This record gives sequence, structure tokens and C-alpha cells, in this order.
Amino acid sequence: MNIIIQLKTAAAATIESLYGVHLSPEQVLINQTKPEFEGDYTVVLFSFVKQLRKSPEVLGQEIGEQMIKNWPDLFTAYNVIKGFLNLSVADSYWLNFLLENQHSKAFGQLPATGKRVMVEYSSPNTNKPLHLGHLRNNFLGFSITEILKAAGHHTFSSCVVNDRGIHICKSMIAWQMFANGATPESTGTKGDHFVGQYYVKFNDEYKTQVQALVDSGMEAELAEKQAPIMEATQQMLLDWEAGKPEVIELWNKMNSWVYKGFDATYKMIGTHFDKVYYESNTYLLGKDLVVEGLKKQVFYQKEDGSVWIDLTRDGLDEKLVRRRDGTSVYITQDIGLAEEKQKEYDIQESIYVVGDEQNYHFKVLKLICQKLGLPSADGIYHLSYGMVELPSGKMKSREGTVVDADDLIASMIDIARQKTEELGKVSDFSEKELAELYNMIGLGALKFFLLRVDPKKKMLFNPEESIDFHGFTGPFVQYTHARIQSILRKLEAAGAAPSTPAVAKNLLPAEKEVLVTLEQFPGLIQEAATEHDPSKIAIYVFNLAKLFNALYAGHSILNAESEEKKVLRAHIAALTGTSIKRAMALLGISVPERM
RNA sequence: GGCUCGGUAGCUCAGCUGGAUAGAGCAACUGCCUUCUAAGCAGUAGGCCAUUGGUUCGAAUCCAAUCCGGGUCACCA
Repeated sequence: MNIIIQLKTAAAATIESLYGVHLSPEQVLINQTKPEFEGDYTVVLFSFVKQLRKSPEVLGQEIGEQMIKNWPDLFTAYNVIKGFLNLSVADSYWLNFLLENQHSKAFGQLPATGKRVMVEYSSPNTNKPLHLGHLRNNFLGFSITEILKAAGHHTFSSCVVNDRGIHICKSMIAWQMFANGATPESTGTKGDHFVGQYYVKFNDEYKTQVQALVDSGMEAELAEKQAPIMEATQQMLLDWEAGKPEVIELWNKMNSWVYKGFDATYKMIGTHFDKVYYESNTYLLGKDLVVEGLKKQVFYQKEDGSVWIDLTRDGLDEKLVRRRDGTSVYITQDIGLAEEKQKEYDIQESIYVVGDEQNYHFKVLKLICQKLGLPSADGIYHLSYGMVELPSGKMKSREGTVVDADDLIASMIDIARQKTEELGKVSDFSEKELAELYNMIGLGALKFFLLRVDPKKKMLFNPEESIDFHGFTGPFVQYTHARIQSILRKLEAAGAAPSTPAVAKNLLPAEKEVLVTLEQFPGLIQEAATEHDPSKIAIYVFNLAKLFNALYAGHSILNAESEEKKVLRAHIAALTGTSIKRAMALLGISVPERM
């Protein structure tokens, strides 16, 4: 049981015994004591003043005194300033905590809950390569899956590949027109980039054709529909749906190029999925649910035959779920897929990592699923995230202002290489070790950069300034880990590995601060999981590393003032090391032994 | 226009289930490598928490209005 819960329970019990007023522990507000005051944790008393009819100062004195009397092993001192009761927690508590957890490789792992959760993320289109926005999506999805796992849930990651539709046909048409049979192999181009080039070519040609038609006197709107390349694309979509063999063959071929490219990128960033859904297989799902919804009178039919749901009572609009011609719309397949996931994986929670431009869509999706009575409907959660913007504004693929994922990753790794070479600390590394290190640092910087901000906020990426390697960054945390490992290696070489049970009492402030923070780790994982927010982990691990660095700078470990202190600090270093490693793993970031 | 999300240091962001003098990082300026990795540490400076009103012992945090910015409201996906 962590100290905050113990504090709440103790404070509530004390208040009950002193004043006969029953409080639940949750009603007690505990803050970490500000550094300028004496104490570790603070009970905020203002909220009890009215009920207990005593001044905050008196309350603080009485409660503080009583808590120390009742739990002498836990609380050693108190002071009251205004309405704040500052309590000092006994050193023995922190030392016990340290001894109990020092060897736990899985420190922070919470007990199994039995809850089954699916996280869907990435969900790329197969007509162009991944860009910076996809990276934020992938990193968030991977991270939240790891966090939920650490919180004790049984997780499944999934990806819905948008492999059909008009956008893929655009690349296909352009390839037919311009490629002369070129392939990724013949041009030495990564498959997804290769196909993306034809998507761009399509748009160029389309623009030209529309302009030509407009110049010849056609209305712009009509020109956009009648441009020959667009008509050919529409025809190709119909041919695809009809299963025309040569279209299907081309579609398969081009998608396979794209997948090969995606796989390389996914491998590079360490993403993997337990289940991949292809939209070409799932786009017909949900049709039977429309029929069922009509029967249940959740949906209604208009005279023209189209099927709708009226959500005006829920403050939303009317929403189409089946077209007049009987074909389904986007949301229909999502309803179907939601049911499919539930059936296949028996999940209680279903998380969708999707950009915030689809907030409305997911609100509607959840409502419809609830009205249809799908078992997992209440467990639908849209992990909405803001766009990554450039100083010039939103990224637009048509205007060529997107930051390509592969390019960015490569440049991050290259910067990692440059900086590492400048510092010259790992000149004895083999080529292979160096390559691994550069990947670790470059990707660590990138992932940390994208995960450290609240997912729901839009964020800015400035390519000119690049991503920093100092301060609140991945490399900073990685560096702290490497330093810790260096110390531990030296201790081991000196035959003083941190296994001796006797540790020094009388913690110094710098030592205690690290311990207090370490003790919060499991609670923090819980918080990040319930709030679906990896940035909490990033902020935490940065803070932990910073506190450790302060301890490191102020107090020697190898040459500590006494053997006890040496052992104590070695233990703290070791547990900090495993915590950093664990926390960074929750962000999908590896940490090096040396850097 | 309706709904919705945001506006905190020069820049990028924490803090938002109300609590002490609003915190980090970057950039700027001072110091610190003959002792464990300076990708580090210590410090200085930098704020009308968009504006106005309300709720109360107390508001960056809650409520309302206003201003500014994003998203969305397709028989598109």
C-alpha cells in the first residue's frame, strides 16, 4: 500500500477518533510538501474547518500530534502552516520500500485485473507513406498499450489498414499512365514511397486537366468531375468492387509494395500488431446490424429507402447509416467492426487512437453502439490526439508540406550519430553497437518529443530547430540510465554490488527525494492508464532522472562518506535505473548501458 | 451559425477532481570537469495564467459572457 493511501487512511481515522466525524480516506486531500517547507506530504485541512468547527491551526496541531502518537513508525514529525499539516514520513518507511523493491525487475507492474482491452492505432492508407502525424499516432498507440499492460490489463493491439477506395485507385491509375512498368525494385525506391509518388502524380495531372477544362469554359465544379483522369479513377473503383481481375491484380501488386515499405518503417519504430484488419475484408460488416437496428426501431427508413438514426435528443444530428442505394457508409463498417472485435476478443474496453478531427464521429459511433445494445459499447474510448503542426501551419500532403516519417527518423538517427561522435565517449564500440546506439538515441528523442505532451493537445514541430537532446528529452533520460549503469558496473567490479542488506539511516534530502519519487511510480502507472495519457509517464521519468542527477552531482556513490551510504546510494541508483528502464519501455523507448 | 477543444515566461509545454510565493525545458546571463560519463549540476533573469464578471475562507483550476485560434456539423473516408 503506497504512502499516500496510508496517509489518507490515517488522517481519516484520526479525525474520526478525535472528533467523532466519519470521513472516507478519499475525502482527505494529500499534497506532496513544497520543498521550502519541512515535511514529505501535506494534509490540506481547509475543507474540514467548517464541519469540525475549529481553526485550521488548531486542527493541524491536534491531528498532527495524534497521528504521530498513533503511527510512530510511520510519521516522525509535523508542523502546521496556515491550513497545511506537513508530515515527515519515517526514513525507515523509505528504506523498507527500497529493500522490498530493489530486485524487482518488474517494479511498477500492477496486479492482473482480468480486463481485456483492444487498442486500435496506426490505421494507414495504402496510397502514401507514413508522415509525422502517423508517428504521433503510432507512438501513442504503442505506449498506451504498454501502459495498460503494466496496469494489469490483458491488451490486444490492432490496426485497420485502409486498403481500398478512391484514394488507392488514384495511385493505381497514375501508375498505369506514367510508370511504364516501373517497380520499387527497378527504381530502388521504398514501396510506400514509390506508390506515394504516383498519388502525387495523379494530383498533378488532375489539376492540369481540370485547369484545361476550366480554360475551355467549363464550370470548375463540373470540370472536377469530368476530368478524364478522375472519370477513369471512378471507373476503376467500380471495377474493383466488381472484382475485375486485372484491377484486382494491380491493386494487390501495389498494396504489396506499400506493405513492404510499411513493414520496414514499423520494424524501425518497434511497432507491431496482434491483429491487422484490412478494410477490403471488413467494409461490408455492419450491414446486418442496420437490419437489426431497423427491427429494434433504433434506426428508421426514409421514403427514398435510406436508413438513419435520430440523435437530436442526444444533442447531435441525424446520421445516415445506409445509403439510398443500399450501400453502407463509413460509420456502418465501424459499427460492424466494433462488434467483430468484441466477438473475436471478448474485450471490455475498445480504444481507438485517432486524430481529433474525428471526435464527432466517435461520439456518434459510441452512441449508436449503445443504442444497438452491443456488449462492449460502453467500453468504446476514443483516444483523441491533436494534429502535429508546422510553423507554417497544418501539414498538407497535397501541398507537399508533410514531414515524411522515414526521412525524419533517418535524420534523427543521423543527429544522434553526430552528437555521439562529437562527445567521443564510445569510441570502443563496434559498428553494430554504434548503429544500435544511434537508433536508440535518435528514436528515443523523437518518441519522447511526441509523447511528452498531452495527447489531446495539438503540438508544434519546427524542422528548423530540430529536436533537442538536452533538458526535457529522451536522450537526457537515457543518459541518466547510462550513468547509473556505469556506476553499477564499477561497484560490481569492486565486489560491492548492491546486495548488502544494511543500509544507512538518516536520509539526506537529495536521497529521500529520489525515494519519494520512486515510490510514486506504481500509482503513476495507474493514473496514466486510467487517463489514457502517456505524457504523464514522460513527465514522471524526466523528473525522476533530474532528481537522480542532482543526487549524483552532490554526493558520490563509489566514494561515499561511509560504507552504509555507499550501499544505500547503490540501491537507490539500481532501483532508479530499473524504474527509468521500465518507464521508458512504457513509452516504447529503449535505454543504453553506455552512451 | 450549432456543437466541441484550446489560449499559462520570448519559444515549446506542465500544473486544471479548487489550496501555500504559478513550475519545467529551450533560448539569454553567472558559476562548476586532477574524484562515479558536463547529452550533466548549481544559480540569475523572465508572468495582469486571453478579457470581464460570478461562486468562496481561497480561483490558472469551477460557472457565465466576450475576444482570439483549431476541429467538426457530407448519401466523403
